[in-house]
Amino acid sequence: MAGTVRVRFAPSPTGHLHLGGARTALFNWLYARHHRGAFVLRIEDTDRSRSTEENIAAIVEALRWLGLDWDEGPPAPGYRQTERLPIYREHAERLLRAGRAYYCDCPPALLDRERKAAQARKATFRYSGRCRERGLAAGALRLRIPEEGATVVNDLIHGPVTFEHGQLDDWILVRTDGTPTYNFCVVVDDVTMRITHVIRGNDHLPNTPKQILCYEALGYPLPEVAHVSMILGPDRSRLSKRHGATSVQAFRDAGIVPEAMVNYLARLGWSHGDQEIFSRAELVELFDIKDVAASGAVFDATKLEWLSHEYLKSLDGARLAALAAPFIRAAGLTPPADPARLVPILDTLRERAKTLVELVAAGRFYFAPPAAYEPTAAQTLFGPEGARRLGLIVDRLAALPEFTAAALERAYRALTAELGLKLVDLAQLSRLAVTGGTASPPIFEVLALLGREEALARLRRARAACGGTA
RNA sequence: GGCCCCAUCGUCUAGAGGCCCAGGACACGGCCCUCUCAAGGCUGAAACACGGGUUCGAAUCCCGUUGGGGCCA
Repeated sequence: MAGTVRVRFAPSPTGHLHLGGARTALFNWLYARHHRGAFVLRIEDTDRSRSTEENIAAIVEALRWLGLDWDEGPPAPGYRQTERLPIYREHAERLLRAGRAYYCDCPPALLDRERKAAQARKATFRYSGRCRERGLAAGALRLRIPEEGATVVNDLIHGPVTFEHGQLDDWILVRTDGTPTYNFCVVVDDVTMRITHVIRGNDHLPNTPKQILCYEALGYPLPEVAHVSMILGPDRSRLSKRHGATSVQAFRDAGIVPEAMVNYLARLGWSHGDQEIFSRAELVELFDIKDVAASGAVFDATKLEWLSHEYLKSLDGARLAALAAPFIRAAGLTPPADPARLVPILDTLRERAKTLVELVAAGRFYFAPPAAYEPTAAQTLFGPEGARRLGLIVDRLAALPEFTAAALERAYRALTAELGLKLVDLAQLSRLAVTGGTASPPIFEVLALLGREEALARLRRARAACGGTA
């Protein structure tokens, strides 16, 4: 149908995908999906010296991890600026022929002097327009902009923003060496890709009037524009490496659940009443640019972890197992081949971890016997009395007809009563013996999940260790 | 320096003139539950940057100040 929404995300592959870019990509994606339009991925690799194939691959991978699929873009050809040079040239020539652009051969030194002079007058530097009417045939190509008036950017988030032409100048479209400038490429790309809504970072707002003037010179209709605020660090300056991890991959590697990352990014600057947790489907249904905040937002890793925790708690078993398995392997452990065995294990862990990395750390004893016993606990629990009690426990558990959490709890409570102890006395003793630490999921469930054979082996080994620490 | 953007609890935000002596969430404190750690329940502290207007009435509208950020260098 006509008027179909077409949006784009246009990262420059000079580094990994960072949080700000990820959020911009997400907002574009949500807008496209909400309107059943197209999401285009375009690689702005004109800065050849800093653009690399590795970075492109990393960005693509990060977008996939976030589940942001694109309808048009790499690996199909034609979505990288370096492949589009003829298109820029063609548009430049058109502007030149139409008299909307002209060549300028002012030497850099002269421009520099003028810039300094303007600075000294506390005025905006504007190109003097010396070459405007000289009819040169070579040099840098400049866009001829109106002397008078103003250009109003009707931003979907900020409302109308006015820029006086007196503050703008005849900016350079194509450099003397023939390379097109960033602002020119963006206009030509957006126009030729028939982008209807430009949703991008706030840092591009000052470029927008220049681009609008270029659209007009080219005779193309203007797209809608929306400038999303920056993501800030704790000091409220734009988030950057010096604030810590900012690449999407870093959070993936730290074990943040991807659904949580998407939810967090969406809620950073966008809101829907008091709701905090949104499924992807809800996001697609509810997202609207008009609900995006105009002010900057400080990135809060703690809240992201809380969300990750929430997702860990509610994810379905199969999905959690699929997410956790790589992290178990990365820790040098071997997950059970049968997911039917892994899921109940993860069920005891999921509410105890904020990330997949923590999840594995909290449950490493499920996959390997304790390499050591927590020293201060061992000091108090693993004495002669501890050895005696472990012996009694081993006897009881060996004789249990059914090795289930419920049966284990009954056996422990009975033994506790007989010995005149509190449940905690035997529970902590067993916990240390079986997990090596003093904190774990409920001990009866742990024992049951480990299975009789493994549980008894660990209890016996602990009993043997009691002598050594006394 | 010029231009542009922004301004509600520490943080993310609700709030589109009376419903607000400002609601939710994270984090933080207390209590309860409890085999540990969590989870959960209850609960506490915590904000409309400032100054002028407009209006019967302003967190909400206008102007200015201050502060922060961005772009251009």
